[in-house]
Amino acid sequence: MSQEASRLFERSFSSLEEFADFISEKLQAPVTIEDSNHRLLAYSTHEEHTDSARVSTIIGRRVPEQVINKLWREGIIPSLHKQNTSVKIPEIAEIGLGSRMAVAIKKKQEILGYIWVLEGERALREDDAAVLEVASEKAATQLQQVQTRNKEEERGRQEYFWRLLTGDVQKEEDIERQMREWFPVSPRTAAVIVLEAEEPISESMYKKITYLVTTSQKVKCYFQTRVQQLIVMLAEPVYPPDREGIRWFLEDFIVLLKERFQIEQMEAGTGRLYSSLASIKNSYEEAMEVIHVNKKLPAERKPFVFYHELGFYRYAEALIEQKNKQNMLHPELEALKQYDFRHNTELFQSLAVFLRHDGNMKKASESLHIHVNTMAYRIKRVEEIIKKDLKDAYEKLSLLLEISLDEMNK
Amino acid sequence: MSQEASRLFERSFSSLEEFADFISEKLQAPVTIEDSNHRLLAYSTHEEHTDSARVSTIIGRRVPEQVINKLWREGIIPSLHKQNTSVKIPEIAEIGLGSRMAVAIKKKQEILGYIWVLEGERALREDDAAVLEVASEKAATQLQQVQTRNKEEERGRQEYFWRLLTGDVQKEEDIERQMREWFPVSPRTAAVIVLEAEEPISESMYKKITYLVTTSQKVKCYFQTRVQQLIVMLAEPVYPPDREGIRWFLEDFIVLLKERFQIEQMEAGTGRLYSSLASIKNSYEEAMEVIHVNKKLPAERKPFVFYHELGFYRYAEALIEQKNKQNMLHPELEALKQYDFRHNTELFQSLAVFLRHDGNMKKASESLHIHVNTMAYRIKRVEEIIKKDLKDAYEKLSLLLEISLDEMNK
DNA sequence: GCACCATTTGTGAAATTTCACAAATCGGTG
DNA sequence: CACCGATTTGTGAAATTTCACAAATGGTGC
Repeated sequence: MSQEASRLFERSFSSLEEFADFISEKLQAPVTIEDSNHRLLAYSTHEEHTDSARVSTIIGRRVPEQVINKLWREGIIPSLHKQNTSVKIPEIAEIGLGSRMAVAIKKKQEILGYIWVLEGERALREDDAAVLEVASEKAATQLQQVQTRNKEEERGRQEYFWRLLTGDVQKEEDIERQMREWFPVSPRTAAVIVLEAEEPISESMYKKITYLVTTSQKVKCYFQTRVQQLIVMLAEPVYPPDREGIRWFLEDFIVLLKERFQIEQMEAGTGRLYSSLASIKNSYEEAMEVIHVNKKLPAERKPFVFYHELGFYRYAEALIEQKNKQNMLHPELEALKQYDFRHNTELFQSLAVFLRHDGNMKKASESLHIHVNTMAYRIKRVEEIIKKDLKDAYEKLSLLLEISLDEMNK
Repeated sequence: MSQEASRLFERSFSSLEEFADFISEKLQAPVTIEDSNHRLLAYSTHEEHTDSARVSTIIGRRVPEQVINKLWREGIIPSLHKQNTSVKIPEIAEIGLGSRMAVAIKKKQEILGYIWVLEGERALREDDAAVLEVASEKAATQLQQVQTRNKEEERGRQEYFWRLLTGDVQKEEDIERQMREWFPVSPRTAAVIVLEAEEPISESMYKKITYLVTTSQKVKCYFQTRVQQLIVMLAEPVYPPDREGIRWFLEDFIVLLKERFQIEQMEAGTGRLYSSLASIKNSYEEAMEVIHVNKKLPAERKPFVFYHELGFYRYAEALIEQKNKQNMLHPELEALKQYDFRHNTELFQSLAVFLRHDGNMKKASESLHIHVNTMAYRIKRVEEIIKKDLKDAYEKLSLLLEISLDEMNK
């Protein structure tokens, strides 16, 4: 049977479309071919019933995000990755997916793409599976050609991206022209997102990340590159088409990295959204700054996503530098620590918590699991020791700043 | 009579003490000779009744501060400066000053010192005044010699002071050795005080300032120098012997400058108190930083005296630099200003006042003379526009910082 | 053990803040 | 001029904070 099937494909196809139509003809069912990131490569035009998942895929030229998510959660994509045979997929009405059969297109275990066959009136049988598997092998050689072409182009894009990131290209119109060559439309607004892993990013990890980025429909990623443990991308928020799009994307992203690939510990930072492409350099530097701040932040504070969220932390670097230059310990705070040490008390921490809770005794005391009056007493004590009025906004600002810098400076 | 008197002094005196004794002998009254800064130069040892002001002057080797103050307020010193004749001074029991006669020692209207004659049992007469005036002329030549010697020494000190200020001398023991040559004791702790006038400091102004510094007994001034519009001094707080001594001194100083010499507009800044003389450079830089900050502070904020009071303003320079480098206007605050502009409202100012009053609605509203609820309404509005939670300590810190920097950056 | 001091906790009244609601005001618009 | 929405002010009850006082706890030195 397999032999019979393999003979079927002993011809050449002028295009992937023709190839899709050919399979469709043989199996009497609609066929869709995707690349490794679930972007549509070709689909059969066989007049046949089609489910809504397939329609959306064709319309959007990519598999809808929630379909991909579902296929992962159901274990379908993992099993396509694991085995070289085709997989039968029962109907999943929830996402408009009719029952179908699928196979991964692989080259030495590397995923190049997928072929999907929708089960129409005719039930797909055991021998249809064999046909599909042979088709997958045939497709591999075809896709590889496409891939090498893409790789060439990708290299050019990456280089250009670095030039943008470093500010080597400045003229807005030059950039616009170049962008039009590669993309149907330029991003309206875009921000640089930087991801930082704990160790240099391997080829396989990079693929996985690319997969997640490409399949996300919260953002559209124009450029993407990596260097050492960094991944840098230029993303336009799509859904919703503002900052939140990026936030949602990153939230998903971190979860999915862990869920699907068991990758934890990845810092992320995003620069501001710019509408001018000449500002990519700024956005990049801002994203890096976010990561820099996050890395210094104490564990209990949840990391920042956006540069504009940094607040005073935007100045952290300059402040810490200045502080170290003067190398002066804050005399009052030092006195407080001294006191704590000698009297076995926790006034410093109490002050810090008090300030972090905006001087709200109740919340501060709750956070430390102590009585409100205890908190009040301690704060009064602190005021005596450091000889400062803790109701004065500037004193509070100065102290909280000092304490926050201290936290970072370790 | 004047001729007769002048013949009296046609001899030479081996020392100022001998000179004082001589006058005392002639007038049958105790005599005290002071330099232009009311430091004791010589006093007669004639056995005679003496008032408490004279006793303290001799014991302290300088006229007590409150005596000087009183003599100024009573118009006695000004009249000594104005006229070349001697002045009769009635008793001022309040400060233990018996009635006396005095004359200024001058050289071309420049004050070199003073001669005081205490009125004992014998009432001082018209012809005694003439004797005193001739004595003053004779003293002038004597004092001038002392002064030129002092000037030599002073030049050496000033040069050394600059070396200390610039950190040119570093070794603590070298400094100690040099200090012992000039002063009976080194300061226990000392701080650099810098004064900055609006225009370069003239010789006469410098003299006046030196006068105030020297006669103040709140601090002991070890070094003093000037350059352009700056006066720099190294002062040890004496009464009280901590920071407050310097604060009191400066408070007095500013008042007296205005009261006695009609000099207004003088910025002052003080570095930290150090016990090591090698840290003078630090203290100097800190003092300059205080002045720098004060100059940028909005008028309604009262200027800082000490470096350690600066709080976050210590970082102002680094912050402003960083801010200008990024040259990014705070997007939320800009949006708020925009809103104000378009709707003819005062939300930005309301926010600023609110933050400066540490989020206290009542005080903030009072300060703006509006109803509390209006304030609350505005703040709610602000929260909507800038999309930030104004109960979050870090948001408040960031905003107040940003606003304060804005104020300074104009 | 006891006295002493700093610290913590408990209690309740007084002061202050917050909040919802309504009425008044104001600027611009059709 | 009436109307609309945004803003301001007024009112009072509910919630929260502050404060004074007292009692309990705990460690230290004699």
